[in-house]
Amino acid sequence: MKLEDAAETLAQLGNPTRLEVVRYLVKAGPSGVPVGSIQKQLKIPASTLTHHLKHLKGVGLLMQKREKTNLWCSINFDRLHEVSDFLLEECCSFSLRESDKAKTKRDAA
Amino acid sequence: MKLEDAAETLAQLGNPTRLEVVRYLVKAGPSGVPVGSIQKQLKIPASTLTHHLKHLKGVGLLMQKREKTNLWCSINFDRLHEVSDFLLEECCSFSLRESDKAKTKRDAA
DNA sequence: CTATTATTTCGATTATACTAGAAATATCTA
DNA sequence: TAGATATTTCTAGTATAATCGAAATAATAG
Repeated sequence: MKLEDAAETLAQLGNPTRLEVVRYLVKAGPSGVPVGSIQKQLKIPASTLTHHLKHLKGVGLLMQKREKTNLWCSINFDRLHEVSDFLLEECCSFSLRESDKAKTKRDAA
Repeated sequence: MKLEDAAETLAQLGNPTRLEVVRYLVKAGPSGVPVGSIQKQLKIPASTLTHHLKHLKGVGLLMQKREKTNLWCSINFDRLHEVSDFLLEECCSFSLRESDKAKTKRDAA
């Protein structure tokens, strides 16, 4: 992942409203939820929500698929992992999470 | 980590110049580097750099310590992990990275 | 104390983002 | 086709952020 793309993606995740949407979609899982459900659950005005969804889609974090009158939204988990991996790239030799420490210990054994 | 804090931290990481600084500091490791080295290496005007470092420090991603005339900067790796963990929270049951898949396979065996 | 190097503050310019109401459009059902 | 529901576009106000030169300050060495 290129630095510019990572930065752009992180910037989109850096808005509280959008991050709330992302969290909601992550919890919803791969099947996703309709735009209207997000709107009602998180109480975000429709036009504001559309605006944010466009941003998320723009950086590839959001996938959409129409079914009848509803537009179903789901998170692109791979994309989320990519950006997370970018952040931790080259830093794991310096600082390991507990889970990774355990893994390393196992590997060494 | 609270959503607002995560969003604020991600927003700071979402600026290309700052992300470049972060990447540089990650590569530099825990010992860190002086402000001036960052400035020369990444060719960022001093005042611009100071401005960005203030932002990174503000969200706890940057640690600084003075030694003689130099101000040494280093990344707060724990903080970086926290924000990364926030992103992936609750999503690992749906989508696993290859490394985690291998881990799960091992654990099951 | 003076000179030197390192870093920050100030100030001004410029650009971009967030928000949301109202109106428009799209998609389906009866 | 008419009516209902879902979503988007338009528009505009408001706020916040990025950039960097010049001047100011801080820290040290001689």
